[in-house]
Amino acid sequence: MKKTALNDESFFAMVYEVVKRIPHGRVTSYGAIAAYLGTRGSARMVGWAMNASHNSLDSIPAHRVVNRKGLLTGKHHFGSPDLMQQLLKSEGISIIDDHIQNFEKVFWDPAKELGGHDL
DNA sequence: ACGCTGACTATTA
DNA sequence: CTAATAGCCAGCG
Repeated sequence: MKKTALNDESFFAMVYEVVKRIPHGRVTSYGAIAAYLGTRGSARMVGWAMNASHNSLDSIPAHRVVNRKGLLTGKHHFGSPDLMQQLLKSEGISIIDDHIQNFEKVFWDPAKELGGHDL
């Protein structure tokens, strides 16, 4: 029986699936996704997958993925350094000086939210 | 093949 | 809080 929605899909595909499952007005971290995929030490690979997200046919809300400090480290990859902040702001997330306010409130952990859905 | 880089994280001081 | 170090793994010259 299937234990998880995460199976023999490529690492990139799994990251995309998790990112697309991020609720509106929520954010998560690279490490959280990596940990959910079982590659906790490879948080960089999650960021790398995000970098390749433009290659995916689906729209990946990469602006909802930040580092564990709640800092918009990837904002420079959106084409405009302010785009990521504006997108998060539009979802009800307050951002000051590139760092998310109430980060613990808007943080969405896949291992916690999805870790009981089908896992 | 080798070394460097990178949208990261944890540990130690 | 900052700074330094180690681990991680794919892509590029």
